[in-house]
Amino acid sequence: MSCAPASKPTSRPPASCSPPAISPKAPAPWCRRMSENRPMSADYKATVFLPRTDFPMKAGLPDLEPRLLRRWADIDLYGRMRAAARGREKFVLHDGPPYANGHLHIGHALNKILKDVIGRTQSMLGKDADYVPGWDCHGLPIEWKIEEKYRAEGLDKDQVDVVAFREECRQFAAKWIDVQREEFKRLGVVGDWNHPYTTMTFKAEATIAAELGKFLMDGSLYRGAKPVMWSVVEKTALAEAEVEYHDHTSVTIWVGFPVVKASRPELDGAKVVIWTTTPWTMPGNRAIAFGAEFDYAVVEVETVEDGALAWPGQRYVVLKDQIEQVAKDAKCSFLLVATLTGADLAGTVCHHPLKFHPDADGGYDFDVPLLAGDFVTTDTGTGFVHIAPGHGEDDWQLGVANGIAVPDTVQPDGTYYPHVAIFAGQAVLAQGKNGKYYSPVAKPVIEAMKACGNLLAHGKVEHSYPHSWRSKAPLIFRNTPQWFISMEKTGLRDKALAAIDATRFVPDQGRNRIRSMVEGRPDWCVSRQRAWGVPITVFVEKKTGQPLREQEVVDRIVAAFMEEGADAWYTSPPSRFLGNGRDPADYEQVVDILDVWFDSGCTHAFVLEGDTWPNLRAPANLYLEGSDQHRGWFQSSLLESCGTRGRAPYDAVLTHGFVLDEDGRKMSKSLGNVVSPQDVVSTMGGDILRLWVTGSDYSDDLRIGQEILKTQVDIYRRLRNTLRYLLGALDGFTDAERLPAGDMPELERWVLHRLTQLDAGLRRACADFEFHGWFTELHTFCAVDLSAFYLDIRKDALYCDTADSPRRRAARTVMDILLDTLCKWLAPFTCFTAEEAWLARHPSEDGSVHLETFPDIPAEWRNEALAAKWDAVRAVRRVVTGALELERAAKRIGSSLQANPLLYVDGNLYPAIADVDMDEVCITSGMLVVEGQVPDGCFILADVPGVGVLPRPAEGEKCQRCWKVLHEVGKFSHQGVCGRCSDAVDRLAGSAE
RNA sequence: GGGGGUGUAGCUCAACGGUAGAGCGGGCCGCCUUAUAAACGGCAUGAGCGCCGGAUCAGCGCACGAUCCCGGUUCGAAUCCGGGCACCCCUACCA
Repeated sequence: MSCAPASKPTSRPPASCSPPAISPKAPAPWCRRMSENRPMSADYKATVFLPRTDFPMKAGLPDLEPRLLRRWADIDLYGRMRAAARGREKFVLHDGPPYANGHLHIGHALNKILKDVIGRTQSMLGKDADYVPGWDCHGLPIEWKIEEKYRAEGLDKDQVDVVAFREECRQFAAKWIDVQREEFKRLGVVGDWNHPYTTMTFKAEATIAAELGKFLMDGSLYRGAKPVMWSVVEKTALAEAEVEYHDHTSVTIWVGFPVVKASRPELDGAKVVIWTTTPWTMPGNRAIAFGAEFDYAVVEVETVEDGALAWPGQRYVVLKDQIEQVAKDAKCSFLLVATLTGADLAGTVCHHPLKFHPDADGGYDFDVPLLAGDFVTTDTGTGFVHIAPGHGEDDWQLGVANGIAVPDTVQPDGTYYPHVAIFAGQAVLAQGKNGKYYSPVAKPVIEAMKACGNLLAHGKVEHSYPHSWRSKAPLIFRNTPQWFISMEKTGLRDKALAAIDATRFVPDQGRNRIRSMVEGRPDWCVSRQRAWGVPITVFVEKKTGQPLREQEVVDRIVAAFMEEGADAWYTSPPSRFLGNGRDPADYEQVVDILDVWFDSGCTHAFVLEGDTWPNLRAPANLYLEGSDQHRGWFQSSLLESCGTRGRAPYDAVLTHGFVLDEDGRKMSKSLGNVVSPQDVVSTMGGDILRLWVTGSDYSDDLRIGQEILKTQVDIYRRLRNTLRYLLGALDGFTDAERLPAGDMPELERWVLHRLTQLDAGLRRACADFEFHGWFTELHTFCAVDLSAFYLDIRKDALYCDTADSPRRRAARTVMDILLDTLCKWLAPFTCFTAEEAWLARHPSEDGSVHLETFPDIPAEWRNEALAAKWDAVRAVRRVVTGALELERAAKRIGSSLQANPLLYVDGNLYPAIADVDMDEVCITSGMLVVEGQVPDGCFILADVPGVGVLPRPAEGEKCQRCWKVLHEVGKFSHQGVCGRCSDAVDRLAGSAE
């Protein structure tokens, strides 16, 4: 067994006999805190290098951030960032445009902060990553706002000039762009805010028209007829995104369709029973669908109850499993006559149940065939679905597949066309006195069916039903002429699928998601019967009904739009576009506008291409939006670009989840769980919100609430105080003090090694666009490695060593590297605080950390062997601190400097600590390290075998300067201090002269 | 209804077929004002069920435990498979 004192001998002899040089700034007497047994001791506080900085502990972000934003504007930081990036490799993150309507919500904040973080990390990796924000301006929500205003003034929109109306919409969008711009900037998002793109600039409108022209010219744009979700209140077709589902009470009817041609003898004289919740669609009925796999039954009415509409002896065909339910609904009992499968029904033909109505006048004199439909289900109804091809997607497809013409029955205002027998002019939907919508024609239909003897029953049902997201009125499916882009004519679907395969998706599940949507989607309906948008710039030749496909015409339209905006479509005579050779009377000018998804799908064309923003280029490296945009912008952009350019407009697509409350529920006003970014920013600060984004796994849904934000504030405080301490420690640091890494103690080299690990992690995180794991690591580094370990240990050298001590110089060199590195690493994330700290270190008129790039961490700092050794040192340290804790609990010691323990380390771990100052590492006044077995009675930790600590109090006097308790104290020229401190005081006095 | 996703300590996240971990928070202690306190350090907690207590701590018992629940594959499952439940996104709107 060998004994080795771990403390370095203090060999410096007493220096001089001169009295201690005490700084004139010696504290006032009330600060005196000397122990009573050393009444004559001096106060050495002024000779200690305490941290000094103006960087405040309390951030005051709500005040600080606007100040920094003003500074950045004053020094044109954005312009200088662009200048600094000139010539570098480009990284283009193309902004998905938010809708310019209303204040930002937390989802906007997440999206834009994430974009900003990625843009900034790419910049700091040394790329040219310009960010041009954009806005989506056209569309129904704004149009509706203006209409609302008109209604409030008692005006009808139709009385207002369309160009004037569009101008109001434009002003409205412009107003909200200004509001949102300021809100985004407040979040610290950096970009070309003075030159954002919008979908309503003349150039954008012209480009959109030009892009549409490409689909026109290649034949994929066509006019078709299709039932679409239609609002009779707004008199327009609605996009999928504009539809909401709410409960709605509908009248239901059971109707028997008399069989006129039976595929099987059992069906002769029977009626096929359908059930529907939309009686108003009965005039549009043209077929009946059944499930080929299901079992059906022919039943005969045996008895009837009061109020039943059937009569004994009548035969009906229904789904076998629903016999009892239908009997109950029809208030009668059935006898089973025959059973047959769905397939047996093929070929059966019925006539319309209203064919023999006295007022029918031949209007319902047509065959109603039974057709197999795979959408038929057995859980509700009768197993038969009435098919009105003009009133449903399934209906339409089945009709088209079987060559059935799609009838037009309902006019745009929701009334039947004059040609509709019995019901002409009646409304299918109206608002009752109680404000609820109902179908006024339900009753007449019931009466008509009754009159024909074909009504079996009627009732009411409450069910989820589509409603207009704005007017909240129920919607109908209505057959309308619409413009479509074919998914097949030019192979658009295949091109899009190939492009999906060629795109990187982060996370990868996004690929399947968009793929399955593109695989199954119908042709793209791009028309809207509205006013605020880019018109469908097409002329239809009256003679042929075909759109005019003429490039010169397209070019003239585009040129006009470029000069005057899309209003030119409304203000110019058609001859201006048609040219001299054509008679405008021969053409119909289309007045529909484009779906706003087509607008935003074209942003790549007018933002990334061309020279308006020379820092951008197509295709974009990245599109980044919420996961709902698989259906929206990711797809509209993909289809537009594949149709016109044969490839996706992006190389990679990143999606993030949705923001939920702390319990994982959707935010809603009614639940009162809405967190607004404006509130967070004004009470806690933008950096807190940015920290929340950075620390969250945004590939999935993420949560926010008071507790989560409080956690972010705590994390922020740790980062801030680490920066603050480093700033204080570096007070007066100059390059002359710097020491090369090779000359540093192991502890410093270990810190540098940790930086190489974190650096590698950061670069990985940037490449993967995934920061939360790395950020946790960085925070742990600050809290555990720096604050609790490295900085704590180095306080002694920092405060008490002489200014030229290599140990102190090494520490300050590393702290400078740490501060520099932390500021730069934090810059993309907590952009305000990083700047604040940077400026505290490098005061300057126009400097900024955001003009920097990530530091180059020298590869030679990496030292795995050293790291392994220091892992062992820290394990031993834990045993010591654990032992001291018991002493503290027993009131034998307070601070660890009051201890001078005996440390036993066996042969396994001893080599790791043999040449380490364990008293320095453990912050004790001394330590005796013994290599060998741990004797009984020592403090041990189960997970650090072979290490034992025998705590002992430090003996001697407490050095008044460094607080170590040492025997040598008092034996030097200065009173009450150790040799090192006495020397340091001398040096200080010398340099002060 | 269909498609996709998620579910691990109070919070944020690890581990992703082989000992369930970190940081933060909360708790206790120290810091003799040397990160001057909205600071700093240390320690111990924290992922079943039940019993006994007015309650808390401690204690005891069951289990032989712990990754939303149930089941399966496996020597071994948080991890793979199946079935539920909950929540989120997309979609449909069911006649």
